[in-house]
Amino acid sequence: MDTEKAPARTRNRRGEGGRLRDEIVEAAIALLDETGDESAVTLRSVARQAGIAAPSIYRHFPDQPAIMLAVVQKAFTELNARLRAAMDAADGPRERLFAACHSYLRFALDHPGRYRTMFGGFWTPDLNESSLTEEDLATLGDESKELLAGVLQDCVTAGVATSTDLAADAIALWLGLHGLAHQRAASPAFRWPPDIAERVITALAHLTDKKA
Amino acid sequence: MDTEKAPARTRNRRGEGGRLRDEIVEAAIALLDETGDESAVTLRSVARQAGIAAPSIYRHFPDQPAIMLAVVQKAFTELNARLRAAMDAADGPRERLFAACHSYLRFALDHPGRYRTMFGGFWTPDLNESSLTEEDLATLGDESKELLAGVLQDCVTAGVATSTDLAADAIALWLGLHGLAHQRAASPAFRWPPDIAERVITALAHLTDKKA
DNA sequence: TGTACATCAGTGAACGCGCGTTCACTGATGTAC
DNA sequence: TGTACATCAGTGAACGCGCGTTCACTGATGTAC
Repeated sequence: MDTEKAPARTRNRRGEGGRLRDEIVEAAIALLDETGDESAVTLRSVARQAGIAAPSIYRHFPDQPAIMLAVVQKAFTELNARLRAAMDAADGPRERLFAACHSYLRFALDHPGRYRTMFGGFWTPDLNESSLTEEDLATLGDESKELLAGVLQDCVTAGVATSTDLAADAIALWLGLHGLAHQRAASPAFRWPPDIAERVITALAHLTDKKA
Repeated sequence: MDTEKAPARTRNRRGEGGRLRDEIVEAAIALLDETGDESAVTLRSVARQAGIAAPSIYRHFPDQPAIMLAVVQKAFTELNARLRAAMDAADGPRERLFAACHSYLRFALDHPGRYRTMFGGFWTPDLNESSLTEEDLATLGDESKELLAGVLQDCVTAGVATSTDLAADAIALWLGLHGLAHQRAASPAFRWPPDIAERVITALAHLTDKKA
């Protein structure tokens, strides 16, 4: 209906133009969360959402994919912070593992649009035509995986989980979480068993029965 | 470079116009497999691929999402056929389970673009603006899940797997397969452990050690 | 303290493009008589 | 057997739209002298 979502914008003072960069990223995130569809996050729709003229974006981003990269980078930073916070708040290796896993799943539930863009593989753009480099994309999820691998390692060390190959089992655990997170984001209407997360985590982490 | 991918088309004889419908679906599948990007499958690009004029599509599909629905339906039919064939060719419940799981993963490896469109959740369009109904979409993956649940059931019955809740464990197994299939389709460059599929399947199916 | 000027944040108009869709049409093929 | 005609498969041109991007610009703000 109304094309102007943020009508009255007062422009930033000199030297503070960089603020608009953050506003642009926030606008893109808002669009992604509202629509759940990354193809709705166009340069022009972001500009509308932010209440600025489309060309203003070029002061801060070389092209449209660069906005999405910033969105995804910020999302990963937030996911990692959540994982760390959840782990820090829990006592004992087994509890830390569950806290991290549930925190991961919670993030995907809270931000399905963002989650699918981060891991969906659809936004895998155009390295030849955009400003992005392969390295920008390749290392994005590494830290999250390392955090998960760490808590699993601690469980094995403490004897509450078993593993014949820790690196491989950590990836397997992450794949299970990803499958659940992604599919729940894609089909929220499906009747998921209430304990589905417990089942996936317990099986893939090879948790022993004894309580730690 | 050249815009005409299939230059010389002889038009179908009277009463055989329905053939073009299949050609349109095939063209859409070819585009999806080539580009790996469902947003590249536009009505016009499909028409180009099929070597016809864009309006010709309207003789066979009411709108553009209807083409994608046909593509996805056909892909699910093929996946189910593969699962059944793999199960029929295997002896014993444990072997049938592995055959079905590997067949599932094989399908995703062979057709990553199709797989992501089937399960990616990105193509979740516009029920208000397109010709699709909710029912068209809701039941799409049910048969595949039932096939997997069946082989798991057989394993439990035969005593080669354990389960406290078969329906939930079947979903958990499927989620693990999906996580691996989806993520391998999205990040083929990642160095996946060679036995990653075995680890995911064995853990989530709760297979017992004894060979059946 | 006053003023000329450089800098900076952001704009408005315009471009060419591919898209989905519509419309009236063409021309080959089979059918009725 | 011949011919008029209805049917059917497919087309060409055109539409309005949102897109990414470019360009020259405006006008407020801080700075040098």
